[in-house]
Amino acid sequence: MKDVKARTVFVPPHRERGAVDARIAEAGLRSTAQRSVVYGVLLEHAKEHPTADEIFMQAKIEKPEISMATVYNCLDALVKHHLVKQVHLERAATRYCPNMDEHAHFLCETCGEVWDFEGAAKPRTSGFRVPSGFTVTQTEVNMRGVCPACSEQEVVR
Amino acid sequence: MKDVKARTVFVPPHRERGAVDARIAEAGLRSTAQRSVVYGVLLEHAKEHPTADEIFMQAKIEKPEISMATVYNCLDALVKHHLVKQVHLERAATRYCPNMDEHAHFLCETCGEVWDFEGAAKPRTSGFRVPSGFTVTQTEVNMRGVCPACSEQEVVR
DNA sequence: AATAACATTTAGAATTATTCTAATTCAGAT
DNA sequence: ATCTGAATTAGAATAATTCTAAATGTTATT
Repeated sequence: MKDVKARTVFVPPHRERGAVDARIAEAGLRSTAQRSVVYGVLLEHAKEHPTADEIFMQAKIEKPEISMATVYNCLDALVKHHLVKQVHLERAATRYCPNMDEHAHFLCETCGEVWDFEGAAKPRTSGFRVPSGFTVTQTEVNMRGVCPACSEQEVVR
Repeated sequence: MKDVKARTVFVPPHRERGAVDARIAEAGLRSTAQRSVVYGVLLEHAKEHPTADEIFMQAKIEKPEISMATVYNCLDALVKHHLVKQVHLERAATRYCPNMDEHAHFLCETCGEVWDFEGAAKPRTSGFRVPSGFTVTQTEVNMRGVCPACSEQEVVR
């Protein structure tokens, strides 16, 4: 074996603690080890739009003492400070998404995978009549259908 | 007491069984007493966007033998047959909406009430880039913010 | 460096939402 | 009236989320 320093946990380069912590602090949140791990996991697994439970399992690898309640606490804090969005697509566990650029979510009804569709600026997001007196702070667009891979399989079958 | 025929359950005129049943049948669904009650309750309480549990409690008034499992079964059947939409707004129970016209949902973050915002046709709904190969069958637009009543209270305080 | 004041984390219990199961009942076709 | 598959039922099981009280960690103050 080469002379590589043994590391119990592999922390990918794009996720050095500093950067993640900085973002947390910038958002006006006290940065703790747990928040850092939770946010780090989420950034790394953004594509998967993981659930609290999935984040918990991943976080545990890096920080075995972490508890589920803390994962929920951290996620709630991150959401409140606009670092993370909750995504409610199904009658199932809430998913989390650290991509704060405006985008829609697409759920493949066949395989259950979730995708981000990049998109237009907020004002155009909807042609919906917002009655006067209402203040809209957040708009969420969710689509469902079939992804390319699943479409193919259906044709083949 | 006047000579009004006693009726254990008051069924509002706009909800005569026939009409509800007809709609269920039209959708290609076998119409049963339970489905009729569940759909009827939902039509009557459309504004509230009730949860399965709320529908259950209401349905029980008209049909005490109905069970929670049946409410879920009926709702799932109604959803599958495009008579009802599921609305996932929060990390909480799914809500149901029998308004199948295109519209957005608005959740007041202060009082928790849900509103329908009537809106534009589907193609304009989003300026989101749907990559080729994806088939979109349903688009859902959810907004959050503060409703007029709650805005006022905040100002007053 | 000790302390006070406060926020965060923890384990596990509690609660809530949803699904499953197996037995029974019902609707529609024959 | 009978058959057949679908729908309904009660209740148990599972899954998701929240709560609780104790322990720990952080920050500001001395």
